[in-house]
Amino acid sequence: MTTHRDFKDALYAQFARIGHALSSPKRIEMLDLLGQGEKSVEVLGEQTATPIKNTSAHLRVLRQARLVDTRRDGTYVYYRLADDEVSVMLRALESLGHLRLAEVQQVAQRYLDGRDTLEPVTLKDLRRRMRDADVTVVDVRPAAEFAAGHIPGALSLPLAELKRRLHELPTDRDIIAYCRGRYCVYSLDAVMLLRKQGYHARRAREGFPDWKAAGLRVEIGA
Amino acid sequence: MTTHRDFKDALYAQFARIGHALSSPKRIEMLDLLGQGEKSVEVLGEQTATPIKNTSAHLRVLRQARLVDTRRDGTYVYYRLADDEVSVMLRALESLGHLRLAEVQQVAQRYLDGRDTLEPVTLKDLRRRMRDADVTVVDVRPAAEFAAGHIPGALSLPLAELKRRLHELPTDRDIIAYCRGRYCVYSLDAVMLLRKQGYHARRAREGFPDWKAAGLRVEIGA
DNA sequence: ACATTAATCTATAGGTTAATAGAATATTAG
DNA sequence: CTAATATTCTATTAACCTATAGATTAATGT
Repeated sequence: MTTHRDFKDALYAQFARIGHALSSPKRIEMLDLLGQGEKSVEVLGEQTATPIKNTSAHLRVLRQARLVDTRRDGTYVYYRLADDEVSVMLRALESLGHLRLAEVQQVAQRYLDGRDTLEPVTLKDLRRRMRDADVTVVDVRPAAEFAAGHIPGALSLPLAELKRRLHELPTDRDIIAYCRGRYCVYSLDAVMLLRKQGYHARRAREGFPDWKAAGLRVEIGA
Repeated sequence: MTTHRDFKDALYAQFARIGHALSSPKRIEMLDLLGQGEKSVEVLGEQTATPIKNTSAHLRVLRQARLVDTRRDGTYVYYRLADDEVSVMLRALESLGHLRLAEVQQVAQRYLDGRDTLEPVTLKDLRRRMRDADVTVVDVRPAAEFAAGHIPGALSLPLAELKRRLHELPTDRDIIAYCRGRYCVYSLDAVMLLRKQGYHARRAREGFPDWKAAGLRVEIGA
């Protein structure tokens, strides 16, 4: 039955290609960012604090594992996730990490929590409150990410512009801010700022990719 | 904002530990096998055609990533998945591989298909037909794996014993055989044997871990 | 206590990968 | 056609990982 063994070896070697692509911190971070929408090599390098050359090398590995696709526009090359399933898989990976690795919880707690008494709202609660129309939902990610896809009905108010656009928000309604995901701090910063200004603000525990991966409706464009 | 960077680096480094554990073919295969129930190092080594020492080394990596736990009984050490989420995550990985890597489909087709005109049945169909009680479901995995968990109502008929226990099967009802999963060949061999003997047999496309990961009820014991 | 079996730990050679510098390519603007 | 920009390709070194051998530990039976 050596041919049977060969088959298994060949099969698992393929799956391991994906595992290998996920064995570098920077590559996982890049995939997470691409979950917010396509980005150029330059932008990915900036957002992950990685030199362009290294960024390109990491992206090559991701391309070889078929986790990302590219599109060229002028001198820029834009990368995107090859399939929504990649996002689903990433979510499974990170939720497993959160569940099993005490270190993840320590790291996250040391940095996120403490401030995390900001009463995080689950996606389920968020949906219910949106149906009841008793809440204003704010997307605090950069405008480009909002344009690439956002929760229907959300208001785009990037963290960088929040301070000078406060007047666009109601003072008599609850505000819920969301951003990139569970480990993204934009919404934390936003809620702290809003509360200081007297608004009733809370944050969504999950982010846009979680919403999308849950199969919920998504709105595209500015 | 260097502390913000540190946080992200620390966080993604943790997730990458899991990615690293999944970067070796043998380790993925071992996790797949553990999805069928706990196994000793020796058995894992045999079933993956790996020397004990290497098996032990791979298992150490899996333990460090907290994907498996151990239990000692006498001189044997039994490994098991640390959580059902590990199985969910594996399934996401393999389904992504099946979807994105043309090589996986080639490998699987060359080996599985051709015989795969055996009209595979989806889990959904399987459930419906079980509800309608118009089918006999056969678990063709080794008895130990059946004992560790199986589809409720299934009959344990390990491939190795199938030939001499044929009389336990009805000739007037459809028979559906299942095994370890999508890439497991036990059910293929079983169905081919059964058809040669004149039975109405088909195979389940997915296996027991898929059933369990779908949150369906599981029966334990012989 | 001693031998046996299962598994782990330690150390190492050989192969692989990551980071990074330098050269090359592709596209656009002038 | 040339220059400029974004990115990729090629090559190199250092770090790392895998497979594996030898010594060691843990539990059991005599």
